[in-house]
Amino acid sequence: METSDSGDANSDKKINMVEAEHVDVKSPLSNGTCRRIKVKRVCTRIDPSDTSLVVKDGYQWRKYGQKVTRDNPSPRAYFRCAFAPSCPVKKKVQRSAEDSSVVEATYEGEHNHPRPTGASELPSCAAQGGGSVPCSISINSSGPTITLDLTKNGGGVQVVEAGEAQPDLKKVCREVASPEFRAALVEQMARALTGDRKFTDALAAAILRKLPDY
DNA sequence: CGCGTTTGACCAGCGC
DNA sequence: GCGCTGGTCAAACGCG
Repeated sequence: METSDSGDANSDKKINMVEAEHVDVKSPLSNGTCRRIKVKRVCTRIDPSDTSLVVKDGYQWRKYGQKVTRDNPSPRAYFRCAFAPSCPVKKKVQRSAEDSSVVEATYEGEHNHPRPTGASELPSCAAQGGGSVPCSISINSSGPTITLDLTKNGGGVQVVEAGEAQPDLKKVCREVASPEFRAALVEQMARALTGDRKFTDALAAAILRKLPDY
């Protein structure tokens, strides 16, 4: 699904958890029409002492600004894709107000170029190609498809897919889309993943598999 | 010297 | 209309 092509994987920092969320938003154009741009939020757990606000995801980013926002004392960093000057993708990175060890990266738009060479090898559960442990949530608010890749407490994986928006699923969709549910889900996933030895072991194994043989 | 980062200034959108 | 806030620009600065 989308997680593979946008594939923004987190990589070589001290990452314990990755959570992704897709949201399509309408971007008003000058001619009065609305264009859908893809906004994806990725929460990444890093070392609290790491103040760089750099979330490596396989792409090259150029920082063009930093701002302290009202709702969060931590500065928000603004990045543009530096790999392709014409690439419209922007990234905002801000440390979570609740948990300083978590940074939230917000991706706006989609890359119009392939991932830089070697970057696709970066291990991540958000990069489905190399991820043996899916942990991403994809919520397509504009379409019928919901895919939840949830890592359960027991280390197992529960996948719920809705090809069509049936009545019950619509209800579920509304519930899932609610901020309360999302917040609780994020918190639960964070606890489950970071506290799950199997997950960390599997992630480490996946990283090792992806490393070139020297 | 070139490139990337930092940071203050500026601008646009929105609410009152 | 004004003030606040988020987002962007661009000059200054640092590093390799």
